[in-house]
Amino acid sequence: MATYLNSLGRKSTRVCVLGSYHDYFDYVFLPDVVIGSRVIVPFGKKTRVGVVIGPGSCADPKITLKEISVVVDNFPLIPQELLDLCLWISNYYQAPLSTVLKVALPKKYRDSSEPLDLTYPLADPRGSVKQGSDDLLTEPRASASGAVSQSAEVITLNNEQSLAALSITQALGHYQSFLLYGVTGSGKTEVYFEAIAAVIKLQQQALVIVPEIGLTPILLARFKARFPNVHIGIVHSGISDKQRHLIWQQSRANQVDIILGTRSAIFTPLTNLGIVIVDEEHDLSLKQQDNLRYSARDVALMRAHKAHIPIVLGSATPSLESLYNAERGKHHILYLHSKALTDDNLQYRIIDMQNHAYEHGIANVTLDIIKEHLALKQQVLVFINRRGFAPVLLCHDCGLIMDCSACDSHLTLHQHKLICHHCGKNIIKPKCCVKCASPNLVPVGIGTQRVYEYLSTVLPETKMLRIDRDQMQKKRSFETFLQQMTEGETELIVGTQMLAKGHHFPKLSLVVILDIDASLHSPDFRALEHLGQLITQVAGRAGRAQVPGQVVLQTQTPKHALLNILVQQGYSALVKALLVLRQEAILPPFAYLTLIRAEHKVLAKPMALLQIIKNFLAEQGLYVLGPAPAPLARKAGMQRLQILVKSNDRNRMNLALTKLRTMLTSKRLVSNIHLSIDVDPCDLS
DNA sequence: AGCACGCCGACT
DNA sequence: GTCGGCGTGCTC
Repeated sequence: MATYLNSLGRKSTRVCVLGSYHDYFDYVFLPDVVIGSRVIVPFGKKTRVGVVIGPGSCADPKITLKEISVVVDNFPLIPQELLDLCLWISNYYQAPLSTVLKVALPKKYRDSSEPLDLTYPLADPRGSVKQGSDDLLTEPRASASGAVSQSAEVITLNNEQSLAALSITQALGHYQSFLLYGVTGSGKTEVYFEAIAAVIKLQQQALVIVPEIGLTPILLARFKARFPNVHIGIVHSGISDKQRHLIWQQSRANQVDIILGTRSAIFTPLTNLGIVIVDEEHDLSLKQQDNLRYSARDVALMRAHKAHIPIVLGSATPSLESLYNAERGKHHILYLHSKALTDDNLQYRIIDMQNHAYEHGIANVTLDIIKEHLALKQQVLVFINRRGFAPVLLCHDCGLIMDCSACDSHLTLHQHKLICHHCGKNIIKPKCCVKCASPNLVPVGIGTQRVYEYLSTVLPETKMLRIDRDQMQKKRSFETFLQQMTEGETELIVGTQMLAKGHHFPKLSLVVILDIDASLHSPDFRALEHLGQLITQVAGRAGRAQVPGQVVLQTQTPKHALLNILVQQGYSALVKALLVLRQEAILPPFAYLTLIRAEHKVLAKPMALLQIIKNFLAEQGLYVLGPAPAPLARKAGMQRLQILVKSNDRNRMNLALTKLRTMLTSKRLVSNIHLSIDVDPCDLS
């Protein structure tokens, strides 16, 4: 943990200035200002909002301290424990504190020109609310303790669920991390409910983190049914800034019992938190990729640790990290087996694409299997992880491939356009080759559009839907589509992984996964883990129909050893095999990684910078690979290089990176080169 | 990130 | 002679 206190120099009030891209600035000491409260400060030629992070001292006599202009709050807007968490994030993920606070605070608080509400309802230490600003409440809320007993839905838990819930509730009041390993349909949510009910009974709050918005409406309905008289706050990217701000205020004032939200909800100011739950803990979307790169799961673990409360990580396909942590006793593992799914009603089939005829990426055998399921009035799901019509447009005569002018990548063919999926650049599909003017342009490879078109022609009677990002932009309602599927109106869906999780389709008996070869042979060491998770998750969708569920995988390498382990012995066996490989290669979870990437128009600049960084880190005893071109070496006109830093000691890595950042700023080495530091990167592309 | 300072090209 | 291009550096 970084400490900003320093005994030398003039006493000051230390302020994190929002939008400054620094940790803090010192201002003239103000005795009574509260840590965690907002202030308005002069900054350059403008004024900014800042958050008081403590008393400090300014050692440099050349700096004249300015005075704080306005003290906005007389209480910690950010509670101390949340501020501590932000400081930890800033230190661990190598990001300026102001960047962390920007993510943690609602937008409204960042702007000094916003009217300031000083009439903020203060929560008393015992957790009840001083009334007087009832307008903050959107819906009436009964006393929480009374509400639990009168839940609308009566659910009987099975043995495993009861035991899991008991273990968790017994841990209330101290830190303990649980890994709830429950296959699809095993009823993880009911276990969460039991634990949350116990927390609410203690007049404490529960924080539930889910990976994506797609899941929230369904989950929210279940939460509302289970806790009808409890105030549930929803936080995700789809809600308005105003609504988000309101929920933040209500949480701060102890008026919310449950927060259900996506990764940024981990920053909700709940001061009487009793439990944290991270659902689908393996999911990649829990790691933010832009701006501040943090893992909501790991931040959640730290939050629970600091708050001395239990945390539950739930998944049907836990990450290797979490399973390894369970193995060495860091997490207490709780298993849930399925009520519905057994080996008898789920069958995998690998289609060898080298020995089968296929059209538009679909083998004739696969098509026959699809027809069988449709004939039984069952539903079918076809996955391809690529939107558009085809990933490549090739000139049959001169061999020219249409490439993006700004990136090292091919343009993806869509209906009438060629689009770069990396920078968004798009052009009208040309009638003939731009080089040799031949009209023989052929699409190579498959995307959702192409598969959808092909299946529409060979199965004209079937009611079909395509679901991918392009399609969702046109008609806004993902839910309408899902409803059509749930009600059995739609018989076949072609889509990307955006529909892989969370949805129950009662009549779904067949899942077809096309084009898994890219993942089977990917250079990214996590590709197989992710493929195993995807296959297992979607297989769970197919195993609940009346007829036996089937999963069809098309591949050019049907003998792939790890694929066969997954298919024959299941996800746990795949994990075991992958862990052996990771240990041999000294990769996570047996080592810690940081990816440092530098971008500039001129290649030599990031190259020189990364070389300096490499030497510096090597002196600190870290192992550094590179500099090497990033997977997409040129993106939007920028040359991208990267180094990969490896260590078996998390602390040593952290200290060296912190030193590195100080060195870079003091020597002003970065200037106009775009540098990003990704601690615990989740994909290396 | 903003926003200013600063040193070289095409204009009234 | 100036207006303005965006490279570089600072904000307590």
